Amino acid sequence: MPGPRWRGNFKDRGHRMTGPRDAILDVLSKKQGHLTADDIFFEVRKLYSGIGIATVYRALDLFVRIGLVNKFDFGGGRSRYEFASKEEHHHHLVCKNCGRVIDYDSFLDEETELIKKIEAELSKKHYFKIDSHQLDFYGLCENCQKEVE
Amino acid sequence: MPGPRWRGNFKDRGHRMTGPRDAILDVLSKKQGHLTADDIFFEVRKLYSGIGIATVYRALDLFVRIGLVNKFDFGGGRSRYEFASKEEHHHHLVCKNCGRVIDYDSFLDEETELIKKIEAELSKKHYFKIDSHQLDFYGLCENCQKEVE
DNA sequence: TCCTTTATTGATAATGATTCTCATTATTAT
DNA sequence: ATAATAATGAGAATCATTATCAATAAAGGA
Repeated sequence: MPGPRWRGNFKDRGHRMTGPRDAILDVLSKKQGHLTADDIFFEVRKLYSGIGIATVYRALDLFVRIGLVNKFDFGGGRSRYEFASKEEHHHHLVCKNCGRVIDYDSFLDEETELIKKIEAELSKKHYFKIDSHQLDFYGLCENCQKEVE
Repeated sequence: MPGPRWRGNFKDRGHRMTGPRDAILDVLSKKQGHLTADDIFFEVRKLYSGIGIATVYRALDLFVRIGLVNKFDFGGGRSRYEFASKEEHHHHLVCKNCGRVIDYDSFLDEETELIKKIEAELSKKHYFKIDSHQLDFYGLCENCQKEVE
């Protein structure tokens, strides 16, 4: 008896809403941050104890495909997932040492303008159909500045 | 007898310039693009046939640490390496289907201005020491637009 | 409600990229 | 040359992710 919340999105496309999927969406919609598949697996077990890790990966893959979830790769060898809420568009500040990720949404107006220009030029020049972009900053967070040297 | 080209950078820091490392730098400086460790391994074998893949990874890691090489993660589960030449600062246009990566350097002046502003704000707000950024666009390249649906 | 169809699941094996271990080799400073 | 030790190659080990497959459970219709 999965919750009714997400059902609509699925049935349209021939997908089934199931307990495991509902639990994963629950975790994603409640937990903040950029969760790894393992983070999600760990949390989801509390809601749906028998779930397998493969199911988590499969569900995440599906959610990303239909746009319910965004997938990121900040280095470090594992992907991170974020619920694609209607909230503000945002980007990331990533610590190269500990992997911490902070969201930011400063200067979005100016960014949008520039992005549009670049996007228009690149689309035309390289015949790309661009659907997203990332403006991320890398460096050392407060703690890691002390640790490293 | 490794070439003299890169020696300086190493000795200063207590590292040794060796045949394998020189060969890897040779490949990186000549081959264009965003090579995977395996791409590099494949090429380097032509110059230094006995080299092992572990050496490639170790050398790349070192080069990244001392700033000779840049490491990127565009998703797809493997890192990509690029010689950090003195050339123009640039960013990437990535095909989400086939993984192709195209460099671009349009609107860099305007970008630089915006980047500086955001960087200043973020550094102060989150006590980060920012040292780099990425403005990458994702979408479908010409070929993949036809293939996918 | 009970069937039928077929998408989904969990367990586990398999894969692919990267890292680690360790005995051997090669560089560097002396 | 030689000693001290960084670097190497081979292969094992690890980690994240994907594939396989028989068993299970949704969805729609009778």
